[in-house]
Amino acid sequence: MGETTNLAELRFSHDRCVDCPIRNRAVCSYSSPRQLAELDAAKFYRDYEPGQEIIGEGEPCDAVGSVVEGVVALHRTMEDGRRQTVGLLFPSDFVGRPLRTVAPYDAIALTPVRMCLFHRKRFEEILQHNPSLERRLLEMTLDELDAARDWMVLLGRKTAIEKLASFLLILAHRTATLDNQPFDDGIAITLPLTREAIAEYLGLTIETVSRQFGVLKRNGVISLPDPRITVIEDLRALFYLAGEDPDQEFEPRPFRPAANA
Amino acid sequence: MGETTNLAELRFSHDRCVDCPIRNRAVCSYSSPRQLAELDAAKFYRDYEPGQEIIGEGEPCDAVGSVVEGVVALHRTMEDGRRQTVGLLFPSDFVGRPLRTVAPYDAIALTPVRMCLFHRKRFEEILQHNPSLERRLLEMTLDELDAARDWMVLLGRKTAIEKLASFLLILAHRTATLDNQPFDDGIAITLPLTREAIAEYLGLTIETVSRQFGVLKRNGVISLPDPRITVIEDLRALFYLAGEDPDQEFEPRPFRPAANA
DNA sequence: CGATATTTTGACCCGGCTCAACCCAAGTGG
DNA sequence: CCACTTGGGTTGAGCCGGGTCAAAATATCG
Repeated sequence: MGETTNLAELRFSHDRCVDCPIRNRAVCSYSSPRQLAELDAAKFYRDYEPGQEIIGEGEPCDAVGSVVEGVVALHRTMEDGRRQTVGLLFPSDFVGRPLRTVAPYDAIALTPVRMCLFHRKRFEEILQHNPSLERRLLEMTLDELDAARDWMVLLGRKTAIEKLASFLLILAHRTATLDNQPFDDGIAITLPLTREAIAEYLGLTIETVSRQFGVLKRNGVISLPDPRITVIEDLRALFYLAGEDPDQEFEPRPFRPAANA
Repeated sequence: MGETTNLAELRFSHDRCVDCPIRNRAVCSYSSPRQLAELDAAKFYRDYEPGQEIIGEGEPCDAVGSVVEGVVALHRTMEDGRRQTVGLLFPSDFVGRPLRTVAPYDAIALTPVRMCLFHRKRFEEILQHNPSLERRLLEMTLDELDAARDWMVLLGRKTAIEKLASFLLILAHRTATLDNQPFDDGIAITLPLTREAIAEYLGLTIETVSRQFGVLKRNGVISLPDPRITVIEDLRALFYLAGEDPDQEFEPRPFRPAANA
């Protein structure tokens, strides 16, 4: 696990909040320059390697903050070890449970991750006299709630192939908007997750995930130049398989660029 | 559907916010008397019969508010009709999506329901200059998010019997605390849902729900004096079956599955 | 009472899980 | 340079939990 090259690259790539890459999407996006100064003084960065725990389920949660770089998974684990990923967090998403001392789930870095953190108590203090911060946090939490409920439909009602198709669709949409390319055939998704992580997110087993990748590939819906790279060959087919309607505009809630309204 | 007796009983049972039965748990619970007066002036009550739609999925959502009496289900429906209940709301819970014009799911009354409503625009105005209201809404939304994520574990990882046991456990706990009785054997739950509504909540079919009720009954974990009334006979067994931690370890007993063959 | 809705039960089937082997790329050490 | 390990991924055989379809039993209500 001596994978530090990636981390080194992004370490200290910026320092002050005004230069922050997630400045206008994160929880601080409504904050005025003056308010930002307060956050600037209280924040600290921390980097994590893949597999490293950021917050532990059931442990006292003393830090909250935003993902600056990388992908974070939230999971809940049952006593017998069955695990379900209950959230995937990307840059600008908020991690941690303000207004509660114990974390209800754990947060694990899936890729090299940089977090912008606050001590929870300190963050709550700032929250008290920063309506714009609180407003933004409310907005983001409402969006997360919508996303969680969408995911409940997937977990409770969709078949394996529909689950995988829905998942790829979301990642494809995310990749397209981030890279500012059309949401169309040919998108190449670099999966930030192993088959195991995908299975935990979709409520399936690794074997089933792998088999469904096979089905999609065999039908020319995707191609897999590498197990971690998926190319969308037929977006409409993917929509169809996901049980979504390709003709109505697609707004996947999990990764909606949050600063809209 | 002429079930109006119940509604009549609670109609105009109170009028002013200070007399409200959910006064100290709902979104308004942090509001001062002065702030409450503003809410008091803006609110209006509305009653719904079982099966009636309170908010429609995809429709413009022009009202938000709190459940005063009854039980409300939120669902999302797929194009082919598969439906998943994504939330069950009880008195004091908040319904509707502030800060968004279109409802992401629909809300249906399962029992006779009385709502305390606000026009969404008006509510958002009040929210602007009422930090205590916004704070409470944030708190409640965070709690809802935690609950939704818990439910994702149930939907993604639990077996049918675990799902039903978990569900009954939640209702039992709710009933016990509301009636102020010990959370122990003997609790009688009056199910506010049909088998179909339960199935939609648990991500199962009605037949499977019914069969699992049978399994629990046959093993003496519950008794069913009436299909809509469940008496918990063995709470520890229910904990065990739910795959939850009853805090103490439970001795696994031989468990007899459905006695076919 | 009949009539309709809800619940239960039965028989059968299939999608996804389990268990097990195998593949393949990237280390690692001799 | 090759043998060995290790971790992720794929594939196959078989089974079983829960879905489907059908019918009977029971509640609810006019």
